[in-house]
Amino acid sequence: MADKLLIYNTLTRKKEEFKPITPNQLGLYVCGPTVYGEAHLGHARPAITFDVVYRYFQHLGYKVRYVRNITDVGHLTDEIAGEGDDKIAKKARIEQLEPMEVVHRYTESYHENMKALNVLSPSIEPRATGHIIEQQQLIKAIIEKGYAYEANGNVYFDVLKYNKSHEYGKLSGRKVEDLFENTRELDGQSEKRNSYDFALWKNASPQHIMRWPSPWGEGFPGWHSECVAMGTKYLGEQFDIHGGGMDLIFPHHEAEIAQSVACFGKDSVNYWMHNNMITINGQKMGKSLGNFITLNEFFTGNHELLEQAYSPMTVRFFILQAQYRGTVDFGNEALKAAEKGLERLMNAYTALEKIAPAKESEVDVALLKQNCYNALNDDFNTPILIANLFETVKTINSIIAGNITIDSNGLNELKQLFDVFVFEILGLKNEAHQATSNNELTGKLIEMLGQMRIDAKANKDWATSDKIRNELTAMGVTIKDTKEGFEWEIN
RNA sequence: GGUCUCGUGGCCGAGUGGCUAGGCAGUGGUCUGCAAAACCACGUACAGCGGUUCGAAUCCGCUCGAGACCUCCA
Repeated sequence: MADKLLIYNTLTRKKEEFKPITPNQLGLYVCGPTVYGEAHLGHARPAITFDVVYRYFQHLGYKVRYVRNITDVGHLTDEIAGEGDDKIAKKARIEQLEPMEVVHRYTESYHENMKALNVLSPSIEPRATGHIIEQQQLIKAIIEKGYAYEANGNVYFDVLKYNKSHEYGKLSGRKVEDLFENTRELDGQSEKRNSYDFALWKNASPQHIMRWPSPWGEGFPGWHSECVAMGTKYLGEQFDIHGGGMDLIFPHHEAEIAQSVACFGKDSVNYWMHNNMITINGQKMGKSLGNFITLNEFFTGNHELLEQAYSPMTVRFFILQAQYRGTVDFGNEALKAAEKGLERLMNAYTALEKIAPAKESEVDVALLKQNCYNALNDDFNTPILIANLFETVKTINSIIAGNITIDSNGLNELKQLFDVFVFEILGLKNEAHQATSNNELTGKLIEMLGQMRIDAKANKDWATSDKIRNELTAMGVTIKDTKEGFEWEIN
C-alpha cells in the first residue's frame, strides 16, 4: 500500500514527496474560522479537506497532532479610516452583546455544524484571546531582532528591512517592488514606514471593547501573529503542514512566514497546503460578498437558492467529489447528483450483506484497493478515490445480479475496503440507516403493511398492493420488491 | 493597473502528449403484474485560431471569456 505520498506545496508550486520531520509523526496546523457569524459552505471546505488529511495520516499509522485555531479577536474591518474596528467588537456592539458572548455563540454553532459533517475534532483548538501573552512574546522577539518598530502604541512589521535579507512574497509569488507600486489608498496619516508593513499590535482607541495591556500600551494583537504564536507553541518552531484557504495565502500566510523567519530564523512550515474556494455562479462564495449560504440553511433547505434541503453527508460528499485545489461550483443539480451518488454508494455497502460467497472469485479486490491508495497518495485526490469506489459499487451490484462471483475471502476484503475508504478516511456516514433504526414501532408497522402487500400480490390483487405502496411512498417510505420479498427505507 | 489561475459533453467534476475517468441527468434494452432498484448498451466533450509533434484536450503563442489575490474573507 503506502508508496510515496505526494503533497502539492504552495511554496514550491509542485507536488513533493511528503517526508515527516519525525518518522511516523505529523504536526498539522490549519487556520480555523473567525467566529463572528454562522459557518457557511465555504467554511466546510477546509474543515473537510483537512479532516481527510488528518484521517488519512492516522490511517497510515502516524501520530498526528492537529491544531485548528478559533480566531476570536483581531481582523480589522476598517483599516483605511485609521481607527480600526475589531470584527468581533463590531458585531458585539450591533447585537448588544459582550464580545465573548458572540464568540461563544458562533463557536458552538461551528462545532455543531462540524459534528454534523462528521468532521473530527482536532487535537487542540486554541483561541487567539487565550494566547495574548504568547503573541506579545512573539512581537517582542521580532522587535529585538530588529524587524519591527513601534509607533504610537502600534507595532508594525518592517517588510522592507526584512526583504533586504529575506524574501518577502515567496509564498504568494509577489515582489515587494510590485507591492509598493500597487498599494491603493495611501493612508498618509499612518505611522507605517511603508504601506505594506503589517500590524503586529494595534493600539486600542477609547471605544474599542477588546483590549489587553502590553508593553506598548492597551491594545490588541494584529492580524497575523496568532497562528505563528499558537502553531509554534503546540507544534514546535518547525512543523510539517500548515493548511488553510487559498484566500489566506496573501497577506496572512505570507506574513506568518515573515514573522517566523524574523523570530526563529527559519520558516516554521515545511508544506503549505491550500484549498480552493467554493463558487456560486462562478464567483467566490464569501462573507464580504454576501453571497454565502450557511450550513444550517443547507441542512434545512431554508434559503431561496436551495430547491430542497441537503443533508450534511450530501454536502460532505459534494465537496469530496472535487479535488481540494480546484474550485467547486455550487448548484442544485450538482448537490442532487451528489445526494443520489452517495445513496448508490451506501446502498452497495448495505447490499454486501446479501451476497452469498461462491467458491471462485473473479474480483481483483487488491487492485481496487491499490487504486484507492494511489488516488490518496496523489495529493489527496478524493474524486479519483470516489471513482474507484464506484467501480467497486459496480462490482458489488454485478455480483448480486449474478454476472460475476466472489469468494468469502474476497467478500471480506470488499467490506473492509468500504470500511477503510468510505467510512474511516472519507468520513462518510450512512444516514439512511440511522433514520430507519431509530424508531422500532415505525419499523414494525411498515413491516406489517409490507407483508399485507406481499399477501395481496400473491392473490394478484394489484389494486391493494399498489395502494399500500403508493400511500407509503407518499409518506416518504420507499418500497422495493426483491426475489425473497421486499425492502423498505425511510427517505 | 499589477500578480496569478482557469475555460472539459445537459450539470458537477478527474485527467494532462497516444489507452473508458467517475457521479447525476438522458436514451434503448433486460428483469418486474406494474414500479423502484440493479444489470447491459449508447452519447464520440475538451473556448477559438495558429504553431511544435508521427500524434495534443494535454506543450508553445495569440484571441475571447470567467475568476482569485493585491483590504477582512475558508
